[in-house]
Amino acid sequence: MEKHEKMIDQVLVHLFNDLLRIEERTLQKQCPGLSMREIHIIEAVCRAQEDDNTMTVLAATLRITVGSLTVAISTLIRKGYLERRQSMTDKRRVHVLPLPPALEVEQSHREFHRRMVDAVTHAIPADQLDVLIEGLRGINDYFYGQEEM
Amino acid sequence: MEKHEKMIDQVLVHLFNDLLRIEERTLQKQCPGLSMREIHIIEAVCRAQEDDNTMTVLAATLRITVGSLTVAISTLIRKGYLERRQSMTDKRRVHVLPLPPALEVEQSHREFHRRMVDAVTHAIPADQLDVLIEGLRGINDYFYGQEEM
DNA sequence: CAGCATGGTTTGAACTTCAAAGAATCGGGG
DNA sequence: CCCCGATTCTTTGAAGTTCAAACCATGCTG
Repeated sequence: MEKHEKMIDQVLVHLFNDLLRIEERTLQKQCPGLSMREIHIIEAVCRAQEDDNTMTVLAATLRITVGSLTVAISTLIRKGYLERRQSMTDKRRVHVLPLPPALEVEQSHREFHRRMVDAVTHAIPADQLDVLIEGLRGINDYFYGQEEM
Repeated sequence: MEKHEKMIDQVLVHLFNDLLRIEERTLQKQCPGLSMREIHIIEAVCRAQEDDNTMTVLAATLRITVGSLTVAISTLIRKGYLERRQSMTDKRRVHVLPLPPALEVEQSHREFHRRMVDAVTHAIPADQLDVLIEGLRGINDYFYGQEEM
């Protein structure tokens, strides 16, 4: 690999090895008693559009099976973060809704993302953000092309 | 958030939500019967310097406990990827060494990283790689500053 | 209304991880 | 030299996560 390329690899490896861990540590400091999985479930519930908060849709978003989600949601309800509500129009459907503690967690999560973006925008001049975005999008697009989606 | 900033956040979220999953799918196609955790353990063993391949050092690298690593290494030995060797100078120490199948797995892993870097270098002009690197390094540095390392 | 499809839940097994306890070895002070 | 605390690793039991498969309830269609 060239020098540039080795540098890119190193930075990406660091990011993908460490950033999730740092996110985990940061968020769990503010949300004691919640696993990272649970925080992401709360995030998905809070961000789901009206009527996209059913079990099947949420499970697809989180890329886990509906059965797994049922288990996880049940414990989050027991912990007081979420609630279930049966759909009136189709009684098979279950809508999952956030309670106030879940909204707080989501707020912390948003804050984390904001600081992550700040880190980028402070690292490079504003007029060169486009280059960065193209690079990141290049990674994204390339790997989405890899899998048949 | 500004338009630029929202864009950065979206791309990063996609990356961190999806790239690990794509890596998992890609690698497991070539390494059937290995979990992602196991692939990363094999990676760590292959990349460890002479004398840095002891249980304690490997566990620190992988950020899991030594007990967890013992379990994982035992199954990888049973599957024929690794072997244990007691240190001669200090019989408490155990060195973990890769067998040929492990080296193949590591080769696939390197290949994946090479293609990831290709995706970046093809997405942006060569003379603007520096901007991208600075942006990525900005994220890195910022979050390493967050935790006291 | 019979029967298939759809949306969720329950359950049992496999895996991962950790903390704690246990076993072997090292190394230094008496 | 010997004992004892420190180090290195393994074992074990409990908790958490995930999935597939079986199950239940409801919707829809012929």
